[in-house]
Amino acid sequence: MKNYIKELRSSSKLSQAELAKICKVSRQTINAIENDKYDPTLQLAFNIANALDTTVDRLFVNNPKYSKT
Amino acid sequence: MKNYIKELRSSSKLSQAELAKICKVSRQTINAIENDKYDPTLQLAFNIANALDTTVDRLFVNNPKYSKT
DNA sequence: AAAATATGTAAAATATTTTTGACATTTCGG
DNA sequence: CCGAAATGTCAAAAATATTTTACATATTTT
Repeated sequence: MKNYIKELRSSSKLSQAELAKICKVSRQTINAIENDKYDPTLQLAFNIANALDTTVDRLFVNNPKYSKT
Repeated sequence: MKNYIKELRSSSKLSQAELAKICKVSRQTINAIENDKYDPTLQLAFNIANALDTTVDRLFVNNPKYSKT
């Protein structure tokens, strides 16, 4: 699932490490999610959205076509 | 995390089994999520929201226990 | 150019979600 | 009331996500 974490994080002038700290996860978790290695848990998705002053629906773009099979 | 799946599902006149089928998960998964046994994956959250014609942010209410500064 | 900061990546261990199968209870229409 | 549909629950296993540790490259700052 595509997301705009990198873009919004850059706008907020936060490093991956800083965002990770706010969200209470490892820097590598933020990095992996930004690079679409896997999706975050729903809770973490909300935490990241809050940290970046946006919503889950704006931050993550789900293509319903590619729903889980 | 609290959610309004049960309420919206009832409004839509869908059974847990029907919603599960639309979302391509087991009936027990829908039941467990409705009863707050665990949170769904982000992808499933989007699928359920789509099926109930709403958004993830409206369907799930996050307690901003961990929020920005 | 060197130092400091930031980002990318990966494997193994850990944690969480989902499935499967089963059975009990509740709800609802006929 | 009876039977069917719907819901609740449980345990074990499978599937998926996160953390940790470690190191590499890249970018920025001085």
